[in-house]
Amino acid sequence: MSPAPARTTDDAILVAARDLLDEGGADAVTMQAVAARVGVRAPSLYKHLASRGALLQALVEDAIAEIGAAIDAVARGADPGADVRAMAYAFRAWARRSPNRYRHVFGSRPGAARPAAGLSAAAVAPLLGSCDRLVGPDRALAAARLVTAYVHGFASMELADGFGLGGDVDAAFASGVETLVSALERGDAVDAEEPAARSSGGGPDA
Amino acid sequence: MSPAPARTTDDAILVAARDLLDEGGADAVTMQAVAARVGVRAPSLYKHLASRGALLQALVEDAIAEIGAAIDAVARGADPGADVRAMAYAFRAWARRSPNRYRHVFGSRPGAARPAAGLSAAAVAPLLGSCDRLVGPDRALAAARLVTAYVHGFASMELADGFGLGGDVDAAFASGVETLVSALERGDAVDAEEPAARSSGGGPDA
DNA sequence: ACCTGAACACCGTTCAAGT
DNA sequence: ACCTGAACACCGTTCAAGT
Repeated sequence: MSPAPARTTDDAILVAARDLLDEGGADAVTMQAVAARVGVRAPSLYKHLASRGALLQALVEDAIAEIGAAIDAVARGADPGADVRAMAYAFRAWARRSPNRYRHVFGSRPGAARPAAGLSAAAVAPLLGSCDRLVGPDRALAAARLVTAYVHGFASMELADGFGLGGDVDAAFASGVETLVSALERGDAVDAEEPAARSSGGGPDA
Repeated sequence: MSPAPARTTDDAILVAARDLLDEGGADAVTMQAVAARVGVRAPSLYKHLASRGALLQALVEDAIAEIGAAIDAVARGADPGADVRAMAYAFRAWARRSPNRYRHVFGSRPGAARPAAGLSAAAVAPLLGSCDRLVGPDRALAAARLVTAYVHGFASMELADGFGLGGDVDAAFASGVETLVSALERGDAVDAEEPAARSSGGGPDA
């Protein structure tokens, strides 16, 4: 009845864009390539989305939700130290499985509107919970940031081929995770309220 | 005498490109923008460089060398723990000072030829030296990777605005650095030769 | 109501022609 | 020997015209 029924859907567009991202990185997600995948011409995409930037942002949010689910899936709730370890491994595994998606999440500049902030807060909630049980509520945030920074830093350098020094990369990751979990289990983290300067021996910008 | 003396130089091109990178990220480093800065038309740039990709790669190498120098400048050689701390702060400070340059270094895909590998090895050499004195030669590489991953991960998340949970970000960084340095000073790192699986409680992909 | 071709302003890159 | 305008194949995006 309607003069021209939709020949594609928002969802098909997102799936096509995600596939292109996985295959060739964000640069490969062109409007023409996406349009070709869903069987349409590039201008038609603008009936479904506002701009290429909005599409790329949607891919960020999609990936963040997926990472959060992957992390959440391995938390058992019994031993918080074991959970932190498992979440660390799950995070790195996701990065290795979807390197271009991973790079796109952490490589995009903060310019755009950021509902991603709320999304990423939800994504790290399980980790925050385990850290709470591990080091107490006062130090939970600092502990979660310590683990998050390490794991993301490791994954990021790994994907950037930044470990040019050779050696067993899997072992290095495991070693780092053990060091962190041990330190947290021992309650060794500096108090979140008074991390101070450690005045002796070369401070922040000395 | 010569029919047409050079109207720009390789160095002026690199400086213009670096300025554009700082101001607007890698996307802003267009051949036309660079050409305009050095007072020339875009096609003329190809007398000085092979492609835009080569220019972007040169910017990566330039930045890596600069990070290495910034790290090297704060190492004193007396107390290795203090040196590791100082280098961590210097690294984060550099990232905050040049966020777009930093993102460009760690965001670029490994595809291109990588003399950057040798360069980055040189850049972390002083950190490796301090770790050697701190935990011994067997564990030095693992320790350096632990510190590098944490510091890069923290800086990266900070620039990506990934710390949406509020709180004192400076304190969180200091807290993490203290935790790591304390763990290394105590010799708490798992042995690099036998980091094993810690079989109990949720291994790598459980 | 959705899709399309044509158009516009940009890209990176090549190349024959200028000096 | 270097620089240039014109050209080519691409971008993202807009819009009047089709159905």
